Amino acid sequence: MTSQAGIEQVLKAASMRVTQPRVAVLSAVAAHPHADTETIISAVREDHPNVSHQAVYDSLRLFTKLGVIRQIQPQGHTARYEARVGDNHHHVVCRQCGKLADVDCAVGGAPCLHASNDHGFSIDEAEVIYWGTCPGCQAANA
Amino acid sequence: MTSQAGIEQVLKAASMRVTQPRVAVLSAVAAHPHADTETIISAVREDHPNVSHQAVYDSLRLFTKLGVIRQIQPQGHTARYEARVGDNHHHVVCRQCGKLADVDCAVGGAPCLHASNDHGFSIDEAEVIYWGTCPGCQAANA
DNA sequence: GAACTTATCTTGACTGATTCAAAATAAGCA
DNA sequence: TGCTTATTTTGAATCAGTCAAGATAAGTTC
Repeated sequence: MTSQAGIEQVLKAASMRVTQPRVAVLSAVAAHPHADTETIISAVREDHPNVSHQAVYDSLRLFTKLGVIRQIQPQGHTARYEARVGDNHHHVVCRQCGKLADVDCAVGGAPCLHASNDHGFSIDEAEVIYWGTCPGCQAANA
Repeated sequence: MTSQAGIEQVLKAASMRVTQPRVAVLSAVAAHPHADTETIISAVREDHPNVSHQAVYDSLRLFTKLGVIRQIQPQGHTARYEARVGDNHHHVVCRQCGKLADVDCAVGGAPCLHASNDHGFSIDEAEVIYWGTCPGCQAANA
């Protein structure tokens, strides 16, 4: 759903205007998985140098709300975005360099979705973040 | 491990000085589970009005590093702290009011700890955050 | 295709949590 | 009791992200 046509479709379905900044932002997120906002701004400006950071922030928030992209924000890091959504995957974060990778949970479809004692909360999502060390940093440590 | 004696023990074991701000901070965290930094600063100042916010930040970071307290930082919220550590429990966050509650994962001891494809990462922790609506907000919505 | 309405963007200032740095203080040792 | 230096205080600085007002352009209507 990240082709030009797909983007327009998503936006129009939500009664949102199809604008150059929005198209550029969504393309950038698709092209740079797990990129932070600054990276996305840079990527967008390669093709559209005049797009403001505010437009990027607005677009990212809009797409996140529409469920087209997903925001990830591990402790101590700025927000990252990815266009891979709706497949219940999680992430590993490297404690040393902050590198992020996708992980399909071993347990199956919807792991950990049911808490044993939910204190009356109505739970709609389980977010899992794995912490560890990436191959690069492991090598550097050795 | 949050008694006065316990605190001293922990600090001394780490070759750290036992100071009033540190003791006050750890007590405050124990007394106010899931409190954010500002709440902790206020709590500390009830007994020790002259403690600086910087000392609180430093102490919180130190205790987090020592593993005596745990930092939780859900998306869109400031850091929270709790003194309950080492028992592999998780948290539910209310999307509306940000309220936070403890949750013991249903799956068992170490749920979701083994990723199916870890991309060569060496994983040491799985952090789970449940998102939903708290009883209070559910009532308010109805 | 031109005019119009208003959502969206640009610009620039601002916020608020957290961090940095230098001088003052007080823990714990001798 | 005095000394050394880890901690704390004080006050400024940073940084991601947000707010607000006017300018622009997407999409609709004629």
